Amino acid sequence: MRYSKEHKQETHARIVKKASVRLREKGAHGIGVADLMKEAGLTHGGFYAHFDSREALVIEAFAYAMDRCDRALAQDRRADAAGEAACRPSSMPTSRPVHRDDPGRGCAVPTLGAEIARESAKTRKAFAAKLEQMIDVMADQILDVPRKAARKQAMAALATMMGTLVMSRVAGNGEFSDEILASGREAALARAEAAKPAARRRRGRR
Amino acid sequence: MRYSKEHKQETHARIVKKASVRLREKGAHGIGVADLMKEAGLTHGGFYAHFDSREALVIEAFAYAMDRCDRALAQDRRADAAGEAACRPSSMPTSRPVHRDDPGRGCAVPTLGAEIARESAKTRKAFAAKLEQMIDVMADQILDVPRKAARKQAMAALATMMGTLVMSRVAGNGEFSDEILASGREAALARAEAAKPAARRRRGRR
DNA sequence: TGTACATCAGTGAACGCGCGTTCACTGATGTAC
DNA sequence: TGTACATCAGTGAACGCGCGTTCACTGATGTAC
Repeated sequence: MRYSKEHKQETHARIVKKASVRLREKGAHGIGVADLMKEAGLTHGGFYAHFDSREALVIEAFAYAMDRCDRALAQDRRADAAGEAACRPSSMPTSRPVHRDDPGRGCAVPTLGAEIARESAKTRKAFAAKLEQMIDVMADQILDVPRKAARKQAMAALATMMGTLVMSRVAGNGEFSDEILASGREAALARAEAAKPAARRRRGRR
Repeated sequence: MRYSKEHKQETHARIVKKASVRLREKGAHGIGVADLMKEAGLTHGGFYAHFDSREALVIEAFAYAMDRCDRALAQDRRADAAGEAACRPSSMPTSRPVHRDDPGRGCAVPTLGAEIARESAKTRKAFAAKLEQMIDVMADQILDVPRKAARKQAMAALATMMGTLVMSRVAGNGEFSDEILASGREAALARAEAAKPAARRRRGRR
């Protein structure tokens, strides 16, 4: 072959990566094939050497965004260093305006969730699997509680964060929007606070 | 004029109403002018006698959906009778699968929020105003708490509900999805429960 | 009351632009001999 | 080692479909006289 062995894979990965940013920013229908290729430094014609269709790229890009978010959740502390705005509760209080104002680097659920819900069953299910994985990862961090309850707590926490982000983005980036972000932050903290005593009781003091 | 005085207004309103349902179901870009007109029993050519552009209808339809939701929130008890699935906390425990499975009749925020955030500043601001109105209406129902705190509670409650709906829709309509709905319901109830004692204390017992 | 004309919501064909997709071609590099 | 050929990621023009928008026309009803 004319290019080094991994060349094509690298290009493919670059397209997916850049696309996942732009799609989170502009929505699933907000940007075209030509622009997505230009983003990766290529022309539109080469697109079909990498993907069967635009739809196929969208799915891959969604999956990539979800995986990034999952990993950010799992690697908790390292996430900030990596510069990826994570979905996890601990990131909520700290990285708020950044997360709100830079959807391209943030979690895909608030940005694309509603659109995903309308996609084909196949796409939706792929996304749902990633979402469940995300919930499990988050539930793993909730200790001292039966598994099922931990899952529900994780779901509620994610739901609150997602809703807060969407609402704050609708509100713009002014005072009203900041108030929304603060409400989400406080709700997360209150929930964490409420969970503490029970956890302490079971664990005993260290 | 050839039609009765209110004829045009009625037609206009009918288009907006039907469009608001379909747009909530399919998203802002999910359905075309011709289909939206057919929905109202008309052909596409007449569209521009009523609206300057597709965009203009979308804005009106969004506003209509938000107003419906605001009213449902305000008229709390009458909402169920009207058949409009409301956003309010009390509707959450009861009308859950319906609300999830019939986005066309539900609140516009979970369905269209993410898309709105990407629209022109003008559209976004119009939507933000409706959102703030919704928050105020909900805050009005939270008594015995300073106004600012009530607003924040309302915001957090809305955020949790929105996120729960979006996530549950992504999850489909099976067991996983039901689990998400249940988590949102429980979070709302827990929050209500937590707010009670303080309220009682201030109010005294009746 | 009856007749001629004006109005305008609604019709349906047609236009034209954007965008996803196709295709013939390029040219850099790998392989065969 | 050097030369001829094969490969295929990437190029850019072109295609064609969908959809928003325009436009000439209709025909039912209101108004003028």
